[in-house]
Amino acid sequence: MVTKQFSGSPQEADLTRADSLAREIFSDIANKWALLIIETLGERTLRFGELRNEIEGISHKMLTQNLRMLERNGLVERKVHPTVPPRVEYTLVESGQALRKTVDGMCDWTSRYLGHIEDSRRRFDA
Amino acid sequence: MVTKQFSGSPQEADLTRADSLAREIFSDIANKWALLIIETLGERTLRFGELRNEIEGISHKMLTQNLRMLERNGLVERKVHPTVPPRVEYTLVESGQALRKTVDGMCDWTSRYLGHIEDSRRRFDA
DNA sequence: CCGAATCCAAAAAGATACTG
DNA sequence: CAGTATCTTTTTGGATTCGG
Repeated sequence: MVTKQFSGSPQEADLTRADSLAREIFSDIANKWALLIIETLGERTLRFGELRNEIEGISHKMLTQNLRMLERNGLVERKVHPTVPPRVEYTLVESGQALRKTVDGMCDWTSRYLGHIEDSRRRFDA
Repeated sequence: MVTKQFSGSPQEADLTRADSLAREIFSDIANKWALLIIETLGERTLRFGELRNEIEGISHKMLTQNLRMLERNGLVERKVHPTVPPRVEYTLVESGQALRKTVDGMCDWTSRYLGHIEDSRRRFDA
């Protein structure tokens, strides 16, 4: 359960720890840029600059920051080619690919309900 | 496509608009609190205060803000009972339920890869 | 009980410059 | 080309108060 940070019963100290960890991870990945990176990297291995071009509007800083976070959590693998100029490639590994499937679902959802959302917004804003 | 805000070809002005709208919606919902609300509300209709209790750590302000946003986008229905004290119930409607399925996937992913992530973090932090 | 508005601290994010 | 660091600005979010 990700919604509850602490479980009810006193003995389940481990579950409590697992819960708060789960929440932490959820907070890490449940953000716009992280999900867009996962989605983009899902198609193929990309270099830093390519990734930057693929994801409209992301800044150098945000990209670096989120790539580090994804690497730390073991979703992305970073491979440095010691050439000059340097060439750094990012690959979505197995756990990342698994998550990607659910992100795909979110993207599909977005296009499917686009019209419905537009209508709802018009009504709400009136 | 949600990753690209603008399509390449000049004539597809409509697709461009749809893309930027999709991106806007994606930014709206791809955040921690919105997803946790969707997940929690997926189980049953809840009052404002109940929702606040269910979601560990959410503030009054964040809850209000995200509920308005979800209502505006037509994922959540808000029903006010004109009693005193007031009673306001929030229900996840069809489009919200559809999205919830993908959020479930994210939650499942989190628990499944918890161990893997913990290991990866340990290695990375070393 | 719910919600809107205000104020203020904290965090996020953009811009820029510098390194290997 | 990729990454880090710093600085500044903007945005976010929490606390509080007041109103229906």
